[in-house]
Amino acid sequence: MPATERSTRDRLLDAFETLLVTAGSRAATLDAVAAEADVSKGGLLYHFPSKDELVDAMLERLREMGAADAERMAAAKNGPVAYYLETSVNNGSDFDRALTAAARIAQENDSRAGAALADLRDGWFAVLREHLGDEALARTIQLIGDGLYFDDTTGLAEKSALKHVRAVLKRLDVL
Amino acid sequence: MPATERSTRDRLLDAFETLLVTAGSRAATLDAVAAEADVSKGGLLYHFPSKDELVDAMLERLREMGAADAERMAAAKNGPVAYYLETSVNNGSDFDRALTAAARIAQENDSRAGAALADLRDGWFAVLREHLGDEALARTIQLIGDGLYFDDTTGLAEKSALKHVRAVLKRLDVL
DNA sequence: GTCTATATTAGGATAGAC
DNA sequence: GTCTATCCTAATATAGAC
Repeated sequence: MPATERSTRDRLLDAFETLLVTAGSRAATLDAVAAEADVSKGGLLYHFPSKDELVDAMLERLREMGAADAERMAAAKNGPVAYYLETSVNNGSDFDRALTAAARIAQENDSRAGAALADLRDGWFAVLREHLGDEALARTIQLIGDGLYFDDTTGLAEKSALKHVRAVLKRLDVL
Repeated sequence: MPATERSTRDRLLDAFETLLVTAGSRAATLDAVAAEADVSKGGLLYHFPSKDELVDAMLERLREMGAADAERMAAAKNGPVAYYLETSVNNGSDFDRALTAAARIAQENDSRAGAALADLRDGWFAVLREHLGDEALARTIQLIGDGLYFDDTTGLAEKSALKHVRAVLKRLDVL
């Protein structure tokens, strides 16, 4: 059978995330989301009766992607640390977009988004700590990942950042 | 003479920052800022004829504080690295608040805020690099600071994070 | 399931009194 | 320099046709 087309529902969630990431929460209005997804506002509100339910659905999708990511990280060929750092710099994946979108919502003091992010981070930390057997190192690497991620999503990213991090982690015999 | 009272203008900027930090940019409306500062909306608009000018003034104040901070960092008793890490975790200072407020604005894709943040970071990096004489290490430490900062401002902060970072940096003979 | 039309409230900004 | 009253547009949401 042919590749399944992205459903209207998914396109709406994609559009919401895209707007949150590229223009921030003030710009992610229902009008803008509908326009971005090429759907009428009424169409949007059929799938998500309120903006709150749009957020809920987005976070639900993020949690699913997050669980899959933690598994890939634990099983990564070059090890969890390399995987974690590589995926901390934005690579344009759906997961990245969903994650950044959730962070935007979390900064509006939304407890649902905050909880989703905290759970994701707990999952990554568990893998890092298990692999490294060293809490201080695991936390420090997680902070470096957070820094890479923050810089990316705030337009402050340095091209050479990942290279420099790798060099330092080699000195610590981690990579 | 008696301690100078905070001017209405400054109280309005304080209120704007507070709302941005605690509730996000969607909540930082002119109405809310005026109420937080206990001033009427008309009063606010006398000092800042538009929201754009409110942002400009906030960034201007941030830049002044930032220049002073870089000087303190360069001259810090325990060295720039310790100073930088300590001030990367939120300590409730006016400077912290202004910085986080600017980051909120930057995420709405505002180039002025982005430029202000980038300039601040360049200043810190220059001090770190000069002190350490090692670009990779300086970048890595800056990323750790960004991670500490991001976690703080997203409600993800771990109490023990700074302690763990110090332990790892000792292994690298930095602290 | 998707659309148009419309109601309702919130946000940004102006005018003018004090 | 600060206030109240008001205007205009944008944002969320509802109703009902197709």
